[in-house]
Amino acid sequence: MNERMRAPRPNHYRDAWAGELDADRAGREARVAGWVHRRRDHGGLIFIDLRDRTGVLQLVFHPETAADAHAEAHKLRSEDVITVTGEIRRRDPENVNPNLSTGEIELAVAALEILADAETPPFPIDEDGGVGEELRLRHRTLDLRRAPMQEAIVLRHRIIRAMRTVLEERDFLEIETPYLTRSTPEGARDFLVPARMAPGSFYALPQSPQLFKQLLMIGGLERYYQIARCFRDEDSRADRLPEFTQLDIEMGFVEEDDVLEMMEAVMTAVFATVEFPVPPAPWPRMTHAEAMSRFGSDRPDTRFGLELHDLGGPLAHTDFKVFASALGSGGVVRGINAGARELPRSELDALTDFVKRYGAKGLVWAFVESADAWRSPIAKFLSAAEIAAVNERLQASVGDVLFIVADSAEVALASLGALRVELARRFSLVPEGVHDVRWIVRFPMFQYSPEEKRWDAEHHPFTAPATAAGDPAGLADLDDPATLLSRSYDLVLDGNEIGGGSIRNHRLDIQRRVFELIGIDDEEAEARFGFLLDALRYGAPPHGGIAMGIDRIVALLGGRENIREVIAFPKATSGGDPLTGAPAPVDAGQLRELGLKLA
RNA sequence: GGGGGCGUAGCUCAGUUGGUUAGAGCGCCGGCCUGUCACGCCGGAGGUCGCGGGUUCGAGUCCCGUCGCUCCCGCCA
Repeated sequence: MNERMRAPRPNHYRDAWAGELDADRAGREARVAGWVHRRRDHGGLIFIDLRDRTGVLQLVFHPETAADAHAEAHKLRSEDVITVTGEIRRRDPENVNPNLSTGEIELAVAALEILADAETPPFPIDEDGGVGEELRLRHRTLDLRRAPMQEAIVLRHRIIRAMRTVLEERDFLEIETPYLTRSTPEGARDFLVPARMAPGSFYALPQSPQLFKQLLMIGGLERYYQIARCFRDEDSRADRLPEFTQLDIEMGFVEEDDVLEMMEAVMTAVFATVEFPVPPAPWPRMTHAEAMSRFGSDRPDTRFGLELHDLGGPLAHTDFKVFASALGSGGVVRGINAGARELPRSELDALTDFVKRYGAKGLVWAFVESADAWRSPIAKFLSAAEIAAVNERLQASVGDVLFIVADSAEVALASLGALRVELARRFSLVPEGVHDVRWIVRFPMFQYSPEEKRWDAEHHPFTAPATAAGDPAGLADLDDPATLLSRSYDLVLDGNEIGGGSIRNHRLDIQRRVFELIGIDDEEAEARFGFLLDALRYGAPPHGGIAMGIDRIVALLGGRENIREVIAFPKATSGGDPLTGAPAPVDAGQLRELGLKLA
C-alpha cells in the first residue's frame, strides 16, 4: 500500500506495522495496533482485518484457545481502535489471500485491548471512491484513513523529500520568509490581515515569496529554497486553490541555463522516485511564440498532433465575409485538421458551443470530399482554389474533418488551442503511458492594456527583459516595449504548467524603467518596493529562480483529477473549508480590537 | 461576475406522461453460522425527496427564487 518502511520501534501499543509483517515472522509473537477495517464474525471463528498506515493484516479469534479475547471480539465494529498480541501463523495454502500483501499469514490473537469505540462511519473506509466530496471533506479524518488518500499523502511526502535531497546535494539553504507581509504584486487579489497595532492598516499574506527570495540573493545567501505556502484570493479550479504550496527557489550568479539545469536535476529525481516515465533531461525548450502559434497555448500538450495552421495566406483574397472581415481588422483565420472521423451534427454543435466559451463567435467545420471540395456550411462561399489551398495548408485528405476559427489572434488561438485538447480527450488521442516535459521560454515581457492605456507585466515586473532576438535587454532596448520578450521560463508536463520563473532585474536602472513602462512612477515604486530598490543599490548579483507547483505535480504524478486529492486539508472550490467551517464570522469584540466594524 | 452539471434512506443511486403507502444495492440493528477475506443465510429499522414559494384536485417530478457542492469562462500562473 505504501512505501516500504522500517519496523517501528517497539512501544506500548505495537512492535510491528500490520502491513509489514510477513512469513519470516511466522511462529513468533507480535503486537500490532490499528483500526478495525472489516469484521467477519462466523459465530465461532471471528476474522478481523486490522488496518494501520502500512496496510491490512488478518486477525483470527479462536473461541477455544483465547476465550476472553474471542468474547470481546464480538463487540468489534468498523473503525474501533484496538491493539492485539498473538502469534504470527503461516496460513494453510488454501487459505492464502493473494490480494493482500500479508495474505500468507495471519495473527492468532491471544489478547485484545479495545482502545476506542467508533460510531458507524458516515461512509465506507474500506472502499475506494464513490463518495461525495463535501462529505469527505467534512469528515476528513475518516477520509484520510482511506487507501487512496494515504497513498496520495505518502506520494506527496516522497516527492518533497526527493526535491530536498537534490537541493541539499547542490548546497541550497532552506530559509523561511514571512507570512505576514506586504502585498507583492503578482497580479492576484491579496488576502489581507488587519493589524491590531495599526488600525486601518493590513498585512497581506504572500502570493509568493518573490521579493524576499530576491532579497536573500542580494543578501548573499546565493542559493535558497523553501516549501512555501502561497495565498491568492481568486476563484478556485480543479488545479487552483486560494492557498497552495510551491517549491520556491532562487539562485545568485546564474543565467537561464543554470536554473533550468538545476530544475531538470530536481525533477528528474522526482520522476525517478515515483517511477513516472518521462524522456531524459535536458528537456526541449520551445519559445512562447512557437507554442502559441502551433498549439494555441502557453502550456502545449505536444503528445498528439492537431496543430494550428495559419490560413491567412490561402484565404487572403476571399470574398467570404466572415473570413475577410476578420483578416481585414487585424485578426486571423486559423484551422486544425482533426483527421478522418465522422462527427454527427449534434457533436459539431457541441464543439461550436465549446469554442464559444473562449470568446469565439463560431466554429467552421468542413469534411474534405476531394482535393478542392468540402461538405461544409461555408463551402458555397469559397472558391475551389481557396478550398484546395486550405486543404493543402492543413495537409488534408479525403474524409478529414477540419475546424476553422476566424477572430482576433488572441481568441482564435485560445479557442483552437482548447479545441484540440478537447478533441484529444473525446477521441483518446493521447497515447497511453507517454509523457512529455518541456520548457516554454521567452514569454512576452509586456502586454498592452487598451483599457488602462499602458503596458502590463506579463509575468511580474521583476522579470528581466530580453530583446526580440532573445538576448538580455539593455536599457536602450526598453524604448520599444512591444517587441520585448522576457527572460522567463515555464515547465510544462503533459499540457499542464507545473512551474515557472525567470532571471530577475539586478540592475536598478532597468528595474526602474520597467516600473515606469507599466505605469508605476518613482514615487509609487518607492512607496511599494522601496525596500527592493534600496537593496538593488548596494550590489545585487545577477540572480534568478523558479517556483514549482507542488500540489499540481503530486496530482499529475499520482493520477488525480484535482489538487484537493493530494492536500490533507484542502479548501472546497467555494474557498470554504467544510471541516472547520471557515471562513466564519467573528464576534464584535474581536472586530473592535482591530478597529473594524461590519460593513 | 457569467455558463453547465448535481442535490431522493447513513452511503451510492433508480424513480416513467404530474397520480395509491417513494424503491434498489451497500451499510446499520437483531438472530444463526468454526476458514472467511466484498463471508453467507434469515428478519428488521431507517425518508424535511437541499431549503422557500408558486401552479394543480394532486408535485420527488412542472415554474420561480435561494443555498450547497462541482466543472468551465472571466479572474488567477
